[in-house]
Amino acid sequence: MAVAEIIVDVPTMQTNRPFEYLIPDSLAEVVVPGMRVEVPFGRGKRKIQGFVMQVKATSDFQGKLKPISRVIDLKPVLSDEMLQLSYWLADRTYSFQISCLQTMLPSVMRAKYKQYVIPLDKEDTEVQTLLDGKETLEITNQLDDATIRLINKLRQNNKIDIQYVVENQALQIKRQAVTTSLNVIQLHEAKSKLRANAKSQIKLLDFLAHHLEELPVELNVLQKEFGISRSAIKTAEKNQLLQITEVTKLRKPVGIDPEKTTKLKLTEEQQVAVSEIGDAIQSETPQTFLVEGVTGSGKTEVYLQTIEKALQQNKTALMLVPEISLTPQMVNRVVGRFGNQVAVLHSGLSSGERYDEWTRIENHDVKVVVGARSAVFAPLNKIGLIIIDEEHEASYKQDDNPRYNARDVALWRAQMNHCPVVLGSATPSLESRARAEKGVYRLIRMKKRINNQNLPHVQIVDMRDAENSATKGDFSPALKESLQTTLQRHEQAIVLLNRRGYSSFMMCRECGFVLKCPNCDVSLTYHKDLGKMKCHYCGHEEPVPKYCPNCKSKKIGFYGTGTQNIEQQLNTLFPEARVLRMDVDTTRRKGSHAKILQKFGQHQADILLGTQMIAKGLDFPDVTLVGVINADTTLSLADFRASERTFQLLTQVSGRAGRADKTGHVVIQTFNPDHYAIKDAAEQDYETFFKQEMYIRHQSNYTPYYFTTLISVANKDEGQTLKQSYWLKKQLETSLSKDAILLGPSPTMISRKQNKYYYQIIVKYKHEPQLHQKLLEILNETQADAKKGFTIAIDNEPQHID
DNA sequence: GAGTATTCGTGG
DNA sequence: CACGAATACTCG
Repeated sequence: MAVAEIIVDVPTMQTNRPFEYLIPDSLAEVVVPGMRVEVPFGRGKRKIQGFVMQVKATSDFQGKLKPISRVIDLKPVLSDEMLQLSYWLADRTYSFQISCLQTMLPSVMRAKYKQYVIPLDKEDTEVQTLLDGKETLEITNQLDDATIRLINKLRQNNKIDIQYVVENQALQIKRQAVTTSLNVIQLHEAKSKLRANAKSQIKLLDFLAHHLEELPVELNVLQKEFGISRSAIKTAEKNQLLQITEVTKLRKPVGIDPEKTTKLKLTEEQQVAVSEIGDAIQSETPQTFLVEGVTGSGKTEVYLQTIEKALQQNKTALMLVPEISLTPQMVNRVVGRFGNQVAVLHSGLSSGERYDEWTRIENHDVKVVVGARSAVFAPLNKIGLIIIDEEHEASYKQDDNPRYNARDVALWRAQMNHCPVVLGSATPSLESRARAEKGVYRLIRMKKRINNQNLPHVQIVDMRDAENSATKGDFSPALKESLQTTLQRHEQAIVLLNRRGYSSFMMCRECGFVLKCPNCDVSLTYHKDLGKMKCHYCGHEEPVPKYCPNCKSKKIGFYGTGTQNIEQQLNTLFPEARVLRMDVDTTRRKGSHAKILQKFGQHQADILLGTQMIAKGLDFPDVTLVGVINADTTLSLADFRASERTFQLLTQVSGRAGRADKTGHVVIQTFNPDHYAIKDAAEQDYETFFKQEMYIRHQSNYTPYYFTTLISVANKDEGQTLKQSYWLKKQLETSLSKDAILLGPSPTMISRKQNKYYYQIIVKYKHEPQLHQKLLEILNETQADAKKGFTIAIDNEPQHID
């Protein structure tokens, strides 16, 4: 009998390797790599899910092999490419292979495990009380201790048995759908009986009458696409105008097709980009292009036309965008061009919808996939082109296991598919731009804005000035005045509050001095629990100063303002202006993000106030003013990417002003008006910024000159955490060369999370062939302590250090 | 992660 | 020493 190598669904270090199973004759030829199967695991009768990695004729295993119980899929759900990718991914991110395999698939394809009590001795009184007249009892973790003990006892006495069930959630996707037993005439009749003000009921009946052929229609489609509320449906159900049923069969959802868009005429720069990338698609060269195009240079049109080239070659295309810019604006442009050949994967989808889209891709029903980070695992075949828009975005990196960077995965897949990758950004990450400098990536620059639009006029307001620091509140006279004129002209304004790094740092309102670590050149953060200022890179700490060490002023204090506060100030300053606030609080509900933007786009408000999320990929023609309340907060973050992030944010948000025929105006309030990140952003001068920042990174031994690995240790007991951290450091020291730089252990910014203490060690290195192996060893050794509440996390090339 | 084998700790 | 509880071990 043939043998299968299987990765089992048990995420531990000890089981992080293939286990061999016999393929029973009944499943010969059926079991192939990439398939999910159910296998017995352990001494008991436990059954779990596993992935077939390989099939071979014989086994070297000395013991007795168990047979595969059954197959879960009829055809593989992971291609050879994906299986190979999982090895690379697990290795690179130091995560379990099973976790990697699972992240490549929609979440509903994860197995769900259930246990049931099966009575053996139905006469036993204890068994009878346990089951309470029922055939079986599901064992959940909600059962109380006494019941669990009883179950264990009865099992030992052979009075009951436990049945293990592996459920495949994917096949069980049931959705509520609406159908009606009425015909068109009856519907009209019902409609005429309604009161005239029962608007939603009328709308609902109209919908039913017009879509009788397509019924049943899923409830969520009705809600999302047609804005019919759940309560309206419930009311109609009560009045027997419609019925709610469950559907398993997936119907192509009745959607609103966006307007068809056609190819735009390209500028000379765009033309060059399209043809160069097109050549690479044609010649199947896995070349990476870095398209550095200023805001408004028309990158999107370049993406669309290169995708078209890939499709012409009978290939597929994958396009990644940051989650936040998966706005209807962007999606409609792609869907408008390529219609139903496009699958869109975004966080707004329910797990079932996500699975549907995945199935469409898997079945080759679509040729283009647009989506956020995880879409990089889309099961596309014959990829001809991969695009990563806003490639500098930190959100391409997943911040829990597996900590992968979609950009790296994309490059890997490109190699495998012999296709080019296009990294697009107005403000490329330092790493990417440096690689372009070295010739690893091909640099394509697009310097001109379409229609030769003017760059916005940028005004930097020095908040240290007497005039500005004397005013109460956060608005300088200059910003107030600009807002006033904008409102008078009935134009719109965006006010950005840079609230990243809300945790307090100290700054002098007199001279702009920020309290920094003497060793690390990052700002010190206030640790409430210690009542001290601390550097979370090296652990240096000092007392909270009473005077500014620079100018002896008493005006030194903690810095950080909230959006609500700013909103109040705006309301007081401009009582007649309509203000829309967009932050984590107002966008918690699904879809509210898009709603706010839509409202603003329809000019139902005058001022859009928000945090970073308003800076991305939006195009509002009536916006002529962008005000940045506090440009410094990201700058003072204790993170080596602080300047880069500040520059990116300011450049992006400035690009939002005056995109149409009107010239924009940007006001940036700052305590560091001379900082290069702010000055260069004002000039929209990426290249100058790049040179300066590279110099700084070189001086301080950071990316892209050094690789970085972040190791964090967590434990409920702080002393133990420290002990473990120092042990870890010692371990690392033994296997690192003199050139490597070890920092820490130091507490993380929030040193205690959920009653666990976090410490971290940073390794900066250029070439450490032993490091990888050593880290794997450390993981292996420490895994045993995981049950005691110890956790070690390794982050390869972290996006932020906190 | 979970079942089972093993050791540990406590009361007799 | 007996027993239940905590801990260690292993899974094909």
